[in-house]
Amino acid sequence: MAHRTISDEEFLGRALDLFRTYGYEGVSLSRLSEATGLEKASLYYRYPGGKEEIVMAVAARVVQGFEEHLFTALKAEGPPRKRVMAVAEQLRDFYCDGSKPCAINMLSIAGGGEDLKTMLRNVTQAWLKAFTEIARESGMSLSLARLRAEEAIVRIEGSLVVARALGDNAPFQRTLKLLPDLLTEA
Amino acid sequence: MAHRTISDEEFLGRALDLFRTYGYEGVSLSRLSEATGLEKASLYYRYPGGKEEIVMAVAARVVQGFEEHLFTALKAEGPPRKRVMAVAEQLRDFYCDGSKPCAINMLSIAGGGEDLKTMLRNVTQAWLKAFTEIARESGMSLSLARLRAEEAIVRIEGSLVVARALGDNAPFQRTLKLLPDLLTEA
DNA sequence: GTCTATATTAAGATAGAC
DNA sequence: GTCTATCTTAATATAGAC
Repeated sequence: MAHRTISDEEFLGRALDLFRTYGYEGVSLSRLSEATGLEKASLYYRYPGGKEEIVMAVAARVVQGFEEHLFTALKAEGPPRKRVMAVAEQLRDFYCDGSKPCAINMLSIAGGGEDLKTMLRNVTQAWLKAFTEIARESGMSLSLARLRAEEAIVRIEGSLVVARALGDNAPFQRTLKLLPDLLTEA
Repeated sequence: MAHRTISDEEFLGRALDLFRTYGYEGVSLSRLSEATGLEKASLYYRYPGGKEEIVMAVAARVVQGFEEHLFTALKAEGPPRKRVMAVAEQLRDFYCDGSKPCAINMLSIAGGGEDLKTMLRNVTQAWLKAFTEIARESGMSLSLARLRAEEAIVRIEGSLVVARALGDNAPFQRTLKLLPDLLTEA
């Protein structure tokens, strides 16, 4: 086959799709090669550290996605409730209506390295902080806002797990629907 | 090394620990061999179908655990609230206070076979049904009881994911604490 | 910058001794 | 019923042509 190429953006998107679906241990370089059209040697050219370096780049892209989409929507103009509704739409999109697993869940499985765990802990903390801030803006006390932020993330993550186990996205969709009340109504 | 042996009970317990920690793809026969003290050939003697048969036996044990511990506690004597408190203690035990991942989450990752998915869907549905029944006994309407049962499982699963990502079990412990209210207070 | 080809290690799986 | 030894396939990783 002739020279194929693929942008870093596109490459990381497809790699993310693999890692969130199969987990770190479930993704082989052959699988990555097949999904991206690049031979294994080319993967090593782009990422000399191999799978470990690729998964770190994927995690960095996830962090970037949180910043560009979620956190930006949370700090936009307008009333808090509207902003939370916009966030819910971003989440629906990222999780494909509940049919795709959460990268934080799948990449925090044992097997990945220590740096990966640190990135995932940091992005989860940033997510908690962002949800706490919007809840505070809605007039909640700091302690209630923190609890609601945690509850929101817990229910998003949990509903994705339950949806996958049941083969039915309804639990995720119900969770998104109650997100505005959860984060803006005391 | 001389002949070693291990009971099926003990074997499946250690195998469950591996699968819930590393996921189906992350568990190799070498890892199973090391964790159980049986050589690979002995694993094939006990489970001719290899890893796929082992993970099915592990999943069956998980189902059995749900029936023996959770569902039994839910159908015991006494007021519903007390029974839910007993269930919370069983959950605390099974998930080691929030430090061990949920087998349903980890085994429903893509890679396991279709039979495995069916078992996990069935046990999740049975769990939903059991929680719905205790909520109904507490006087809730069927539709509210169903919502609360789903919310309870969603929050258990989600808090385990968040606890793992943060490296802090507090979210799981908070979830257990509110379980009695969630399932028995309209 | 991607490819083909290949080396090396680990995984899944079986044969046969004890 | 468990072991050692071995086979086959797949995984990670590198060398060198283009």
